[in-house]
Amino acid sequence: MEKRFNPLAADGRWQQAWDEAQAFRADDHSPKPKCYVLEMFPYPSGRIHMGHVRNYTMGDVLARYKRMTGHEVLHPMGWDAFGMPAENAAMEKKVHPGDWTRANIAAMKAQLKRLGFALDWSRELATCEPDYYGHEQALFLKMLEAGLVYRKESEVNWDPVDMTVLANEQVIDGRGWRSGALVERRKLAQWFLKITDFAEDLLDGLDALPDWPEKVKLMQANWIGRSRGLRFGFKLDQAAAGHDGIDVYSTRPDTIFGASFVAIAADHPLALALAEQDSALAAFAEECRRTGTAAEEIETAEKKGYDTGLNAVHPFDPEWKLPVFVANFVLMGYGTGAVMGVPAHDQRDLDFARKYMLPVPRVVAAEGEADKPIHDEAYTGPGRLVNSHFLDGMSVDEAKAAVIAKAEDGGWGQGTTVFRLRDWGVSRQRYWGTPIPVIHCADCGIVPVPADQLPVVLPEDVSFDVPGNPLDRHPTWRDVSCPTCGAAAKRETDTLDTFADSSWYFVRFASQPEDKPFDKAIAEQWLPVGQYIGGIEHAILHLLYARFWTRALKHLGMLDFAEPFGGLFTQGMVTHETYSASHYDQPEGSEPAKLYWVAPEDVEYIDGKPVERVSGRPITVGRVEKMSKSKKNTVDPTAIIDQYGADAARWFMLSDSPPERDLEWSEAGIEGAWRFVQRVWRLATDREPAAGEDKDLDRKLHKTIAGIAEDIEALSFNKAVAKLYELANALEKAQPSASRTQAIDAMLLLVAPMIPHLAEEAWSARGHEGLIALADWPKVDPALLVDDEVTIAIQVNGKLRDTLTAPKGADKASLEAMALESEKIIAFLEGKAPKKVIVVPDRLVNLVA
RNA sequence: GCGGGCGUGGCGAAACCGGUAGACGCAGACGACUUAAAAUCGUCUUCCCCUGGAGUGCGGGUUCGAGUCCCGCCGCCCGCACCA
Repeated sequence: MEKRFNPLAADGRWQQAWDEAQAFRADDHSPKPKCYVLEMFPYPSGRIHMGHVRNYTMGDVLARYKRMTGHEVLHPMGWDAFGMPAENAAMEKKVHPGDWTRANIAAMKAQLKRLGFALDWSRELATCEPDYYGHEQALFLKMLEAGLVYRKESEVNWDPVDMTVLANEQVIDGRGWRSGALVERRKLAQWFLKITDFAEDLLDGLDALPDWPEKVKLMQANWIGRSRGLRFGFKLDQAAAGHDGIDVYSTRPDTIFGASFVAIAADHPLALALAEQDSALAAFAEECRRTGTAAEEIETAEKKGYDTGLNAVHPFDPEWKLPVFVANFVLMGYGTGAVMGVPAHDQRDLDFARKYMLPVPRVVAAEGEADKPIHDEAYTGPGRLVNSHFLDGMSVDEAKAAVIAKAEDGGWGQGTTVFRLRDWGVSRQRYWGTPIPVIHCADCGIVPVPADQLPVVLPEDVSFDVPGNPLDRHPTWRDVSCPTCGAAAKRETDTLDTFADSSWYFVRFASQPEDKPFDKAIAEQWLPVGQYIGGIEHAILHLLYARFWTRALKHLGMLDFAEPFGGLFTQGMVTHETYSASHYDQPEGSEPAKLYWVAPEDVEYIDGKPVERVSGRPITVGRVEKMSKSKKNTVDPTAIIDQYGADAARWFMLSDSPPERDLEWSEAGIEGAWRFVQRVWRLATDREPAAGEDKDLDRKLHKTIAGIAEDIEALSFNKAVAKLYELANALEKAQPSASRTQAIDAMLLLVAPMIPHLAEEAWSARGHEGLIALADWPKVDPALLVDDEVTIAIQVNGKLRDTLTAPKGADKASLEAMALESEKIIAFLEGKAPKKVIVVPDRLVNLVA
């Protein structure tokens, strides 16, 4: 027998054995309980990175464990294969996006295979293939028919570098999420999905997701952003530019008697109308639009306004006139684009009022503070209404209800719920995406592509030598006849946002018939996904869209459930030290000039000091950061597998750091993992004459079995790893016995989900028949989970002074007696009797002196 | 600014309901085996003024007993951001 486990020989052999046995194929018709384990599918960028390895290893351990504990497991893999990078590659390297993407998929699939993941490759899918996106087009048309899709001329976020529209969710600090370019505003006819129809349900549904991280639920709740308030109309004392009133929305209708002005957004219809005759206003509005949306700009931007000269009439007092301003802090995109200004109780309104010398009447006050003037801080705390006529003396909540009731009775306002969430703009002016399956006819308008003409296949003969969408320049694809009237018509050349592709792929994994998107009955056998694992960066976009899409499918009667992912886990990043060197050789201690990043494999240590291998220049070791190409601190998983094998890489991904936290990759860490793999091999192959019982070892084993099961179910892989180290230590110390032989077999079963290749090799070397991947998880004997003896801590005044060994379950009196016999304790008590004795059975005795 | 999370040895971290803080790993020290090295094995490793004392970011509190609960600070990280 080999002295060492040789992964280079063994890994491939077992991967082939699993393939041949179809060990991980999910059976739709199995009578076993179903379990769907899913990791977020990758974008085929070309190579897998350590983040993928970590993500998929976690899912794999769970999937393998579930299989061993009697579940029929669905653990699929596919490719989120549409998107910008393929087009960028096409422009830079003159390759077709499809060729580039498919080559990347092949390369990454080969890499994933080498890690030995227990995946059902028979269900592999790529979103860029017509047999996937064709069904997506069918779903889009069903949503269109059901009124969940609409088209509207709208101002969009235009990314001038990527030459495409971005959803609000894809604009970060006023910049495109991918290109980083400053986003411009443009008017375009766009397709929208009515996610706002489900705003309330998407928010309330979060409460029914106990196995989601609170953090993610909170982020989604904030994003959906529900607020309750009053929408009401101010009349203008005289009509202007065709408007006789202004609708505003307020979450604080209780403060209505504290209003001192009305402010409207620069893009408000009234402001636009007025600006046509007022060049000064037009200039001010233009200035407002220019103000960036970046964080610092908003923070430092002064509240500015333009007095329109108009007056609004207070709804409770026809004599009370409020000046109407156009203000830079009012956003057209939220509420009605107009607000009532209550300076005493809103900080922005207060800043504005101070600048334009408007009154600041207090209408809410804490006990005894009714006369306390407002200075530069608005009062937003609780209290009772003052200076507010019929509201005086009410609490804030009572006053809100009273004002809403009056407004509704008087017919000038309505209590409403407003959401921050906007409809999902899905049109992209790109080639490499799912074609939107509609035809524009001059006579018939928008005509859906008939179902029997789906899929609308992307044409392959396109060129990328000009910026913009090549579909616009493709006459034979674009020009069609209208399916309704037969006249000349044009295809929609926009494609769907790639987030649409990832909004239902988990359903297609569960069921993939040729003639329809999925079979309801089969899909529902697997869904919802039991455990979904991926990065926190998808907390809002992907997860919200997928929740919406699932609700839309339910609305269409295609599914019976609303939440796609029962359990969600967001794993931490893989990080690495960063290394930099200077272009100029300088005396020590001087400022480093012109630094450049150095990759880990180009760093070597000479006399304990890091230097760049090629130049010998000294290296500065920088912060530990997420592995990224820009910082060059990446480690290629394939190189690691070549050197250490898949199991060591997998083991390292699971050790040390809790899975939700960042994991720092290090050479020492992977070396340690390698040593452990070899240790297990030595334990498993070191045959000994086996007889006799070892009760302590039996107990240790059964505690470990129970503990590991618990840890894997909770995804606490680092704790499971620690327990396995303890078991290995115990096995090495133990004398040969039948117990030990059994424990070694059991240990192989316990490590099989984590280091499956070694487990198979050792399992077979020890003469077992069949694949360990398909073996049963060892049974726990509950009798062996309890000890006969326990260690009792003896404290004096809460401080540990001694310990003693007592039989499990010893009564309080005998524990106390034993404690008082301890010589150390006698010394500490200096002969005095304790004032009080606290005994916690099987744990401790605390003597209070 | 708003919301959330986290602070434990040289490092990554354990510690279930308030009950022996530091399991387990990394790094390190010493030793064994070896012609030698690698590999492997063994012992030690929170700190200090070391028969004792201190110690889980800092300061208080509750309790027989606090890493864990409460109050007040400090620091770091993440998300959102003029949302009316």
